[in-house]
Amino acid sequence: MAEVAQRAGVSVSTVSRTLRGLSTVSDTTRARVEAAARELSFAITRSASSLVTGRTGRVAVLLPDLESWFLGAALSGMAPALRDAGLELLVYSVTDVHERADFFDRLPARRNADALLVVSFALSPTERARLDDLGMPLVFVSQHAPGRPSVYVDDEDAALRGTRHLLNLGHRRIAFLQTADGTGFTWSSKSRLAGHLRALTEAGIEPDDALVLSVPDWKGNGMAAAVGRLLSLQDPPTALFTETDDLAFRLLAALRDANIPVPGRVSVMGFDDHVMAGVMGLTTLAQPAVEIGRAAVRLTRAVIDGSDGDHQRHIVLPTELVPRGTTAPPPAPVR
Amino acid sequence: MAEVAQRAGVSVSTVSRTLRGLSTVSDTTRARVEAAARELSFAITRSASSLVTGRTGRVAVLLPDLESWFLGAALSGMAPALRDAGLELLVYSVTDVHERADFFDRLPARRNADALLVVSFALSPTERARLDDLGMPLVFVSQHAPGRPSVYVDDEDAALRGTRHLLNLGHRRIAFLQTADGTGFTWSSKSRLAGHLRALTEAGIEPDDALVLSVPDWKGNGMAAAVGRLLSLQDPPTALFTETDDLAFRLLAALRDANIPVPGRVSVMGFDDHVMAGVMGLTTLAQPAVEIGRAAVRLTRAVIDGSDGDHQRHIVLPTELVPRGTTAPPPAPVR
DNA sequence: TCCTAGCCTGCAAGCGCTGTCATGAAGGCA
DNA sequence: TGCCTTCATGACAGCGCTTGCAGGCTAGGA
Repeated sequence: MAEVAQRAGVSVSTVSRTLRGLSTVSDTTRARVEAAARELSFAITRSASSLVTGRTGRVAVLLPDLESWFLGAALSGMAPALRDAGLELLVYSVTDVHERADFFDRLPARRNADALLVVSFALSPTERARLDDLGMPLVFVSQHAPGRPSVYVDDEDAALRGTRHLLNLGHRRIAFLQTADGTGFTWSSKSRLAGHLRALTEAGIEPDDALVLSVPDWKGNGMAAAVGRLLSLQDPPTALFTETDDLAFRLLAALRDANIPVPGRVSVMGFDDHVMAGVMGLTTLAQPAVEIGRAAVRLTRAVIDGSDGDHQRHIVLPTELVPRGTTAPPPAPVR
Repeated sequence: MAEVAQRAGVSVSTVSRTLRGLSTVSDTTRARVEAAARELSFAITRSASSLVTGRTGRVAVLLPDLESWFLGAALSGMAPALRDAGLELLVYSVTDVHERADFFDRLPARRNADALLVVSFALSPTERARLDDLGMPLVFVSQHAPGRPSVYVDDEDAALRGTRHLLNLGHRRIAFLQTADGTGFTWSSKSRLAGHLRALTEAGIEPDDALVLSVPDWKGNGMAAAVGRLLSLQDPPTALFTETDDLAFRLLAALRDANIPVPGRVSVMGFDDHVMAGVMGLTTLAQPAVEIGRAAVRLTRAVIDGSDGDHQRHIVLPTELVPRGTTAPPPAPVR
């Protein structure tokens, strides 16, 4: 900055004021400083400015994973929005128990970011408490946190509409498949299941425990086993609703391998509208992942700027049923 | 830090020395300081330390995208490795032309990271030059940069082996499909095509220009058109080799929609081993995305620590042919 | 012409650390 | 016992910026 000042023939204070767009700089000076800065392709040392302002110009994102489609999409919604806000993106990916313990123990984000976006992260009460005394605004993304700014979709309502869709097609035996989530890492699928069950109840159908399945090892052979179990029931389901598209893809593969026609014999419905859902022709409930990211940044800016009155704001984004080829009326007439 | 010092009854200098693991601290003092730091869950203000050391403890990653499977996987290889190195991960996602111009114009990473990892980014000479006077170590990931530390796979060799596999199955008419890459955004597919053509030549087959296709709008209807064009050739291909798995997935969908059996009528081979390749049963060439990320971090650490003699190091990772269900001998006898 | 009010600009303190240098304590040796 | 060495610790300057304050300059009114 000293260099820029010298080149422009002004003091560093003036350079600083100019670069931050403060109005107390005359037009001619401003022009000269901007020219000098450009010629030297000066970029501010954020460390120095944050030391004095207490603002880092950086936002931290806590993620349970970096490989999932959803998180990638959410991030890609955040990135340009952050850039527009002049904020940088710091990523903390915490995938295993060890990293997790370490993160909450050391809280490395402390003082190194202006806000923490917690994305799809099922927190224990202790962890929640730790974050609270992080001394940093929190924004919860793709999860609802009572009394805290959060961005999410109404999973229960979406699942309700999904199941209704299946009911409207004439299905009466509808199974619900979820991941067996021992680690408690991802956000819970409880609301989706709740919505599903509510739709059944509304339609006067008694939920059957045998039709709610947690699938262990769903990335491996677990899905084949689950399919076998479901279809060998004395009154097998004619439709399968999965907690996520990822699960649905494996399900589709398992059904293909077992030579069970979709939607001829069973219908399949996913949840997410993963990029591949279109390719696979999967009927699903779309959640606007990119928009969730964008909205999260909007909320974050509000929280950082302390434009108060909205601490504790919530943004609920809409989901949409996307009918494609994996759902159809059941093969046998409704009983 | 002052707080910790007071609580431990020592000076800030001692706290600093302790926390950085310098040896000139007595065991008793060390224990006391560590206890105090833990109790206050003190986290260092990196801004302050970087101001004096010139090290930020942060590594920037420049990506053309955040939604692609490959980049997610590479990032998820980097994240734990960086954490182990005590480095934070700063993400610059530059997806459109405007952002791109802005990035290379302002070079926001300057002085805000200890190194820049350039991932899958086809740089213009000007951009390359800009990065060079960024005054920051560069590491090229998933792309080869002569004279610069880089991590990559041998695309040409991999494609060569892929095409050989098809040749061995008896195919003689093999098409190569690539994305129509107007923007020059992603790394070029030149080497993959080169490998493919080399394999053909090796086998004594004259490459046919009509069998090398750039597919515009491949995420939309472009693929259906391309399939139509190829299969209406007077001597249509019996195998299709795509530049990426993503392309192969769309191809598979287009073939399915056109009722063309795979591998009954045509074989399909991808490149990447995308997570979904297993689900789709796609034969492909696996590149170790996660390991690429890890290796990039290894190189980065070496470059930052200036453990010299290895500026200019290259890591070439192996690819592997993964035969699955989309490749088989051609339907008609070899002519 | 002098005074006052604005506008711009520069000066200097200090943000939270690190690293150099100085200091003090403890121990070894003659 | 006295002197020198070694080790552990503290004091302090300064990293590159921001910001409150002071001061200089210009213009307008009396």
